[in-house]
Amino acid sequence: MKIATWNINSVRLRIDLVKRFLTTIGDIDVLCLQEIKCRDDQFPAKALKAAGYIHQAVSGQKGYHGVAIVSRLPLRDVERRAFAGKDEARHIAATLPGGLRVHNFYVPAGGDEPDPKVNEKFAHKLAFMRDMSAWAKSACDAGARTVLVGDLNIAPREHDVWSHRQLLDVVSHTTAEVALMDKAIAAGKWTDVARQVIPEPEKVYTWWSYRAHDWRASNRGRRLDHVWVSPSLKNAALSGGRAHFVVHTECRGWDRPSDHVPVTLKLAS
DNA sequence: ATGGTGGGTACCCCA
Repeated sequence: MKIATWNINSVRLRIDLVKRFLTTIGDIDVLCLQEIKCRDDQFPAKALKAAGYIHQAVSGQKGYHGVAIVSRLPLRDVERRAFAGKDEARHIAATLPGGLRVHNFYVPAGGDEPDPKVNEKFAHKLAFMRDMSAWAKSACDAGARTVLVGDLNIAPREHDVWSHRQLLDVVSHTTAEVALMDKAIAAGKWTDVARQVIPEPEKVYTWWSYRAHDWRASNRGRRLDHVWVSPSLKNAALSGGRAHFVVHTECRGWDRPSDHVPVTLKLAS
C-alpha cells in the first residue's frame, strides 16, 4: 500500500504534473492533495479517473484551500471536519479496504507576524493545532490503523529548516507552533515517519519558496509536509530495516512546479 | 534590512 501526499497549489493548473508524478513514481494507491484551490465541481475528476484513480473524496472551496483523496482502491466513510470553528476545506478523511483510515490535513499557514494578539491568522493556526490535539485524543483509539498526512505548515525540528537560528521567529518554526505540534503528536500517540526513517541531523525539506532565484542552489527549505502513523503502524514503514518513506525533491525542478514536493509512504501490508 | 514569486480572483486576497 503506497500513499502519497502533495500540496499541489492549484490542481487545475497542475493536473499534468499530478499525472506525470503518478506515472513516473508508479504504484501509488492513494494520493492526498492539499490546496486544490477549486470548488468540488471544478475538480479534475475525469483526468484522475482516466489515470486509474476512480475513487475520489473531494472537499473544495472557491479560490482557497481545499483537500482531496483520490484512490485506486474504494473509499468509504468519507468525513469532512471543521477545525478551530471555521468552516474551511482543510480536512477530509476516508477508510480503505482492510480498515486503514487516512486523514488529509491542510493546516493554516498563519500569516507573517508570529504574535496571536496582533495577527488573527497566527491565532487561527494556533487554535487549529489545539483543536487537532483535542480531536486526536478523542478520535484516535489505540488499536486503530490510521495515517495522518498533509501540509501542516510547521517545520518542528532543528534540521527541518535551513537555519534553525534564523527561523526561530519566522512563522512555521516558532516555539509556540512547535510546542502545539508536539502536543498533537503526543495526543494521538503518532509516529513522525520522516524522522523515524531519516533521523536528525540529516536535513529533510518538502517546501522551497518561490521567492528564490535558484531554489536548488540556495536550498533554503523547510519540512512542512508530514506523514504520521498510529501506534499499530509504528513499524509499518520499516521492513527489514529498509525505508519506504521518500521525499520526491525532483518534482520541485519540473516546469511550473508547486512550491511543495510530494512525499510517499509505503506500508507493509 | 529588504524584497523577492506565484496562485485565484476580480481590481486584492493568500501562500
